[in-house]
Amino acid sequence: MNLRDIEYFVAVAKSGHFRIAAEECYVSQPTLSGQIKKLEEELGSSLFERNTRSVILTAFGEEALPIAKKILANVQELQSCAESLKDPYQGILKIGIFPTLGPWLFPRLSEPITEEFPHVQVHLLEEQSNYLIQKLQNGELDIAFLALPQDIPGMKEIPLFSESFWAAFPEKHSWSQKEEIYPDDLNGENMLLLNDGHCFRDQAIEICYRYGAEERKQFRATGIETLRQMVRMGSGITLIPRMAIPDFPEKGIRYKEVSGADFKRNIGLFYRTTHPKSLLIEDLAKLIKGICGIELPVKSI
Amino acid sequence: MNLRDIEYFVAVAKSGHFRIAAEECYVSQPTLSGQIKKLEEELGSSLFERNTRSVILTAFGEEALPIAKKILANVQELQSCAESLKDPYQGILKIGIFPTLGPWLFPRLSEPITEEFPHVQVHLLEEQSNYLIQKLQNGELDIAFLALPQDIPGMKEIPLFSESFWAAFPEKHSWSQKEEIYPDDLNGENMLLLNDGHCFRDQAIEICYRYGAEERKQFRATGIETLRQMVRMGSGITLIPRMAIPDFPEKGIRYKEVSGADFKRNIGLFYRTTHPKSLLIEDLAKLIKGICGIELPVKSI
DNA sequence: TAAAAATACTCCATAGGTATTTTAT
DNA sequence: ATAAAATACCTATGGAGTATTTTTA
Repeated sequence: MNLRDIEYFVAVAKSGHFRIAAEECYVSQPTLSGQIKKLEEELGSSLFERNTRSVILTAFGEEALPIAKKILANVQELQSCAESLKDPYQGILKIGIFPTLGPWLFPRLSEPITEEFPHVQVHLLEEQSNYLIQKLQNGELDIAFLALPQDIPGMKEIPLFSESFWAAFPEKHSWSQKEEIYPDDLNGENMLLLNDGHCFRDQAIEICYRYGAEERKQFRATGIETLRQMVRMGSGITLIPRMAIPDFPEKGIRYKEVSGADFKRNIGLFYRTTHPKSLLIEDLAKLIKGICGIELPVKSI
Repeated sequence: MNLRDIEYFVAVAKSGHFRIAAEECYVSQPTLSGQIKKLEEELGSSLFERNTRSVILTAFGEEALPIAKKILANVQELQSCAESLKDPYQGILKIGIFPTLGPWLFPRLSEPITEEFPHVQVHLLEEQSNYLIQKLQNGELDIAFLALPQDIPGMKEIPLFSESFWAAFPEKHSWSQKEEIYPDDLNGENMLLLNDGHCFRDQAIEICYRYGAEERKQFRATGIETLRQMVRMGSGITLIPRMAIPDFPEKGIRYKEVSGADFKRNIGLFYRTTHPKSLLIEDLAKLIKGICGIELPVKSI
């Protein structure tokens, strides 16, 4: 069966004339007659009673007509749906981000994004990176922020920006007295770290290993805020991503850049190479780079 | 767009594999790939994101899938509807009959019809012949009982039976004394007749004209029962179709066949030559002939 | 006789096939 | 290297055309 045949059927039913219906369908009368006949044979029942004077619907035709119209309406719906989704700068964009970045990055992005792409609705998901990758691969997410490097087959990677890690320590800690902190000062320190699964934990461990610091084993924090509270209560020192550091003095805790160190994470945007909205995503990446490209120039807070 | 393409789309969406979907659709993988591509181009949006590892629906594909399924379900409905209506000995049969025959003919037919054609539902319409013809022509009726002769283009005619007209007169009328009534006895009589529009009126008028009877102008009856009551009340004499005469004596009124007369009407069944259930209708006509073919042999009541 | 649908036939677009290439993991 | 989809190219079905016939009011 063919959709065009169904159009022919509806046209004949509407006009009650093969010739007129043929004109309306922009085909010749024999073509239309032939297709109607084929359709009737295919269905096994005739749709019309016809002679040279009149064309009237059979009982079956009468029942078939509303169904046929429904089919055509659904096809119409499909087409207009396609039409409205054609524009890549429009529709829902499902963005994933990991929990040690999301709460500080997103507040800075939401305004500019809605301004630049007013017809895009952002749906945000905050989960640990491995889940983000999964959902990116199976299509539950359109794009995800991930810490570099990543080697995910089928994904396009757009490096966005670097973010340094600062030392965070209690006000009472001896480091408060120091003019400068150097990487080697980490040697022998006990560092508070996050739970497993956080990419930030892995990055911090890498630094500990490099400079001879130990993980403080009694507790692992579930997130940056917990970490921060633990430091404030004097449980130890840690590293904090630059964005998570407030731009005003905080009671009980001090933050300081580590002089000469290259403590940082690189953040990139990932999307499936096959994604139909790559245009939008690339533009979005440019926007984000413009906002987060230059790091804040302060040395300590 | 093509219904088969939509089937392909749904199949790929279901299995998430072009090759497997192709197998399920009994076509080759390149054919299916080509048709999907064509469909996507036609709609202007891609339905799938695909690479060699995975096939996932785009946002548009996600929206299109339920619509596509709806279309296929409707096509299914159309086909099963055709299937169930294929049998001509099944379904609704709209039968028209005129009011001076229906009330006496139908009670005799309904039982045998439902017995012989248990899957046929009879919808009955009782109207004057000209309306019946109209509705027969425009398809509102499947068949109609009409008095012969009729020349209706496009209609098949099946003669069914003849029905005689008997004289009906008040008990007090002089005819009650007569052994026999002859056609010439009508000469000079005033006859009660039906309203315009009844075919039975035309037949009665024809007989009046032939034998010198006059129409009694003061009243015209709206139906056989009115006519009967008028006769009973002594308003005059009339003719009554044989079937409308009760098989028991009635107070105040007498019925008598007119000896040697050929007062009768011929009843036939009509249907459009193009009607798809001609098989059923012809069988139905045979059944009716079997029931009404032989006239009742009584001479007077 | 005239108007409408049906038939006969011809042509070409395209759905479908096979063989092969490309792509991405 | 392998598995999957895409491409290239050929074939054949069938949709569409024109000319003509049939039908029936």
